[in-house]
Amino acid sequence: MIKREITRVLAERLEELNFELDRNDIDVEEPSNDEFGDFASNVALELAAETDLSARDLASSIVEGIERELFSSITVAGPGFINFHLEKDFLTDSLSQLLASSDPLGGISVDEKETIQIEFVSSNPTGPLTVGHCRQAVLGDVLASLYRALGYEVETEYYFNDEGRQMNILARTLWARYKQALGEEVEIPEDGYKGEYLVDIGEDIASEHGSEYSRWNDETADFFKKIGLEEMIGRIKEDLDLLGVQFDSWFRESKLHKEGKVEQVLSALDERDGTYEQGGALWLKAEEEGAPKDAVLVKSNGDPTYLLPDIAYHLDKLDRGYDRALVLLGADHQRHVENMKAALRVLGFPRDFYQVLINQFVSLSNEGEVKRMSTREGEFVTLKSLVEDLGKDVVRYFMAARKPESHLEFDYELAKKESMDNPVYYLQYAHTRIASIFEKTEYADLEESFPLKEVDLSELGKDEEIELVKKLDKFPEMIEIAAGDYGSHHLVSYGEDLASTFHQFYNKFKVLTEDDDISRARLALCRGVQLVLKKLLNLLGVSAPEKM
RNA sequence: GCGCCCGUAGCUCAGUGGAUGAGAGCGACGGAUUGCGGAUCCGUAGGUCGGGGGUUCGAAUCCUCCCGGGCGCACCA
Repeated sequence: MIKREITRVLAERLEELNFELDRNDIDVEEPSNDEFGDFASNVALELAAETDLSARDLASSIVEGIERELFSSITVAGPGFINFHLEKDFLTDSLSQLLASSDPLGGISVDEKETIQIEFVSSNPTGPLTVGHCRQAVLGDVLASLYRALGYEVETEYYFNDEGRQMNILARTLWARYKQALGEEVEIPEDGYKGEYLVDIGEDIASEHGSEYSRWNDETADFFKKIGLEEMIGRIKEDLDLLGVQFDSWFRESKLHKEGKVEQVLSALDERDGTYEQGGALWLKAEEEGAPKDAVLVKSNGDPTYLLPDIAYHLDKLDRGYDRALVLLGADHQRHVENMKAALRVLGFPRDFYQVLINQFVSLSNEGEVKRMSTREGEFVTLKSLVEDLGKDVVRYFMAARKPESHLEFDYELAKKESMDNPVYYLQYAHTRIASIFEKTEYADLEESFPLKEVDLSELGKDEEIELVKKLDKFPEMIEIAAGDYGSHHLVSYGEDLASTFHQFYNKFKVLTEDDDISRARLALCRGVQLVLKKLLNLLGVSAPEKM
């Protein structure tokens, strides 16, 4: 990472001048205008106020003491910017390192091996996953890959409620479908799940068990609850599988009750004076801890609300020893998050343990029409139909492409196009083109006689070539940024940018030329692009095809 | 009414806690191929960065007010 190296050089020089500052405070940027060098820094402008010098004079004195061997020139410009023009070798060295290690991440990793648990989707098993869950599934899955790539110990988990009111409603609804399958005129319960998805399960039960469960009693309820749960969870897993998302762990809420975790949390909150009783209900003093209002933990009928077991769940996460618990939630859970934070503060959780990534909703646009979704009313576009229609690669790419806090408008028409209009193929095509070149060169032979990692890269010097080298060098930094702000969209932006630069290069220059030295240098460059593109697509969970 | 998020080109969106011409893709218009895959490339048109104020040497970016949109403000999850 060249930027890191320049920052280091600058930091050393500033130390010589007796400035005290953190290396992270030193800002090294790539100027938008390349007249201003390959990299530039504004430190002099920032530090001038601490000195008697003008920013320009300070910049000059900083520049004077910097060793020149890496740079073709260092200049002071404008109000006091320091512009670095790099020796070409400095740039191509980063490519050499990439080829030598075959590691696009340049060996970056976290200092301490931190364990992070990522909980996402966690939709209750009362209906099929929809496009909204789809966004979260992709986001969570990409983040997990990202953190693994950075050396974290990562565990992904899906949390679901396997008993309680919703399960009862599911059982009642399923029973109604079963009765309908037996030819009886039965209405779906008022608050039941009206979608069609329970119909065939009801039919299956009817054909297997006949009229065995024609009466609603405890035994029937248990049976339909159990089978409904199994069926729905099974389908959810199948759907996620279609998307290429697998969870390390599935966590049932009932486990918390069985193990007394809920009780434990309740008494812990109580001990710390975090609760009170009012109107027959038990309240959390959330307002004292920064939430807008207090929240109910146990309803006056004795049932816990959603909040209480979730607190218990996070106590369980803490007990399991994770350093960090990241939870992905939809925008409608904002209030819940405030209550959770308040509760965990009462319980004295480590400050940064509970981390939440709120993602905004997805709307599906098709010829200008925007659809809303409701599981309860049975109106939705399912994850399954989306993936079956468009394929895993396209769906994942589109879902990962926007920053989580922005609404995602899923352009169905564009996603459907299997042509150059679709940005997924743009990236994949770049990868394919490179694969195709290597096929042509009978690469195996060439690699044997002239290992690419030993190729003389001084032949690289065209603007497009240098541009590519710089972009490859930037990959690890981009990954750190993406992990740092939980944003899969950085991968997409970077990928499109890299692919674009590659296509320009490819269009303008031939890789395989009469001149063997040039050919080898360009092949080495292509290998670098290939490594990075493959890694990138891999992190996104999108395939990197050799042929399309 | 209060809180969170969003508002950048006709459309969909990038722009890593400031600085040195405001970007990409799609759409529109016009071009490029007897040579490594044209699923590509090049060019043109298109923007008061929602609006006003403020901080600063400098603001799409920070502060504030206003406007518009999404979500939330349950003894639902």
